[in-house]
Amino acid sequence: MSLACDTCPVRDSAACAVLTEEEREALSAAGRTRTLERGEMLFAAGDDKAACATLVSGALKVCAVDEHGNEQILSLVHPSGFIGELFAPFAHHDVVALTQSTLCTFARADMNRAIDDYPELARALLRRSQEDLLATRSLLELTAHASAETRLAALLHDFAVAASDTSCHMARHFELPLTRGEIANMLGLTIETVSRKLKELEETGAVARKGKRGIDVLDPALLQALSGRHSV
Amino acid sequence: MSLACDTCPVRDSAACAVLTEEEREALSAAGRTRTLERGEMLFAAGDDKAACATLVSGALKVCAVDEHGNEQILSLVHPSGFIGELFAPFAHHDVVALTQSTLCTFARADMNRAIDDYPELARALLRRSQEDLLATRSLLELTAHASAETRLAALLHDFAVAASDTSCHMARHFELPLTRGEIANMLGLTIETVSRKLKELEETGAVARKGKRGIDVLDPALLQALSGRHSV
DNA sequence: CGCATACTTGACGTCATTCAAACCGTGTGG
DNA sequence: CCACACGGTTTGAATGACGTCAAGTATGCG
Repeated sequence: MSLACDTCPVRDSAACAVLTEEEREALSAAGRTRTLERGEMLFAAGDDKAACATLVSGALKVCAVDEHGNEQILSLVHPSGFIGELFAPFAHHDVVALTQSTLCTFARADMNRAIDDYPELARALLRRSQEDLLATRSLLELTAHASAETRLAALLHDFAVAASDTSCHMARHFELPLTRGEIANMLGLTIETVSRKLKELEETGAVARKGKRGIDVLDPALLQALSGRHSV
Repeated sequence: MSLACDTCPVRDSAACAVLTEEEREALSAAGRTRTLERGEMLFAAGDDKAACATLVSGALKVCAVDEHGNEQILSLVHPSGFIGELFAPFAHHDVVALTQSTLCTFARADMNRAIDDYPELARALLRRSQEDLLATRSLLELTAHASAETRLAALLHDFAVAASDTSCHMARHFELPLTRGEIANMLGLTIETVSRKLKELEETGAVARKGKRGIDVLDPALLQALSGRHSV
């Protein structure tokens, strides 16, 4: 399937938003849209022909795989996010869909060419890369020193902010895009600990669970305090 | 002091290596060299006029500062590394010299202008940013799941590789650029644990301590096995 | 010499993991 | 319709790794 930039929901927020209409047209000729079901892999660590992609809808996880085959979630990708190591000879990490997702993919060579042709694009990707770096460092800060409760509260806080439209306040309700196992894995905890701490957060009145995946934020200020996050 | 690119030790490896002679000349007019003593700060989190810089010699640390004033080391910067958040309105982290260091600094506005003028530079910075991202994710992987012993072994392993010239084998001896406190902080441990685990690594015969900061690698294979790092 | 800073060492406590079992919603087959 | 199995989840009890607290030992510097 070729691209349909006209109706693309992230046409104003993705990296390609910096291009002019004609440039976008030219770039789109090299791209393909692709859809992934939950659990499907975009590419695996070690792939030498891993594509680049902009996420249009859904959610992805980026995972490291250690020698025993255990996964470790390093990053989540949300719509308008960019995936792809333009300069590495092969992919360092797995990229897997968390929900049904649609992406706009490009061969690495094509994307490299586009960067040469459209300097604005390089700038946009640099910006995105630095944002990724900040997000990863923020997760690092969390896992290095914080208690299990703080880590979980911070994750819920971030999801609540991500689920709201304005990004300066929390949504009062959202659905977890991750299983308990994925949460545990991402925070460097075990499933059991996540389960217990979630129960504690519920008992303190910060949140309420609605089914297995639904979360109601009952006390945003408390959740934020527990999360150790400063300003929203 | 203005720049002396002719004699710059990282002129072939830093981001500016992609520029032509004339371009480098033009850019150097906007930059200044600066030297920092151990402990001196390049800029602090929150600075709105934080500079960008290429590290010429020495070593830097990038630290997050939490609400209680505790520092957490997020990244180390080695010569030819680039520092600076080009797009954020203010710095998110402190940047501090670990040893006497010399840098080549630019005002953010000048660096932004240079990116526009020299597309190759944007590409080079993008590459560096993605490398930073990989390094940070590797640290994240370590702190999330690994035991204290594994974390420490991995850090020693990385330093040993960094200290060797070829980067595909370990140096047999190197000096730790970090104090115990800084190591602990970076790995999400306490000073006491670092001290104890270092003693254990010595007892297993992987390394020997030479003075407070010196490390002899006695058994590179053992160190690598303990570190959980795959290929060198 | 005296003090400061960095590091080491030991005893004890705590929090998260581990191991084990039960629970729940969903789909499948009898 | 019920029995059953299965994946994801919850809960409990015991263990253990790391942190905390508190001394004690270099090393360096005024």
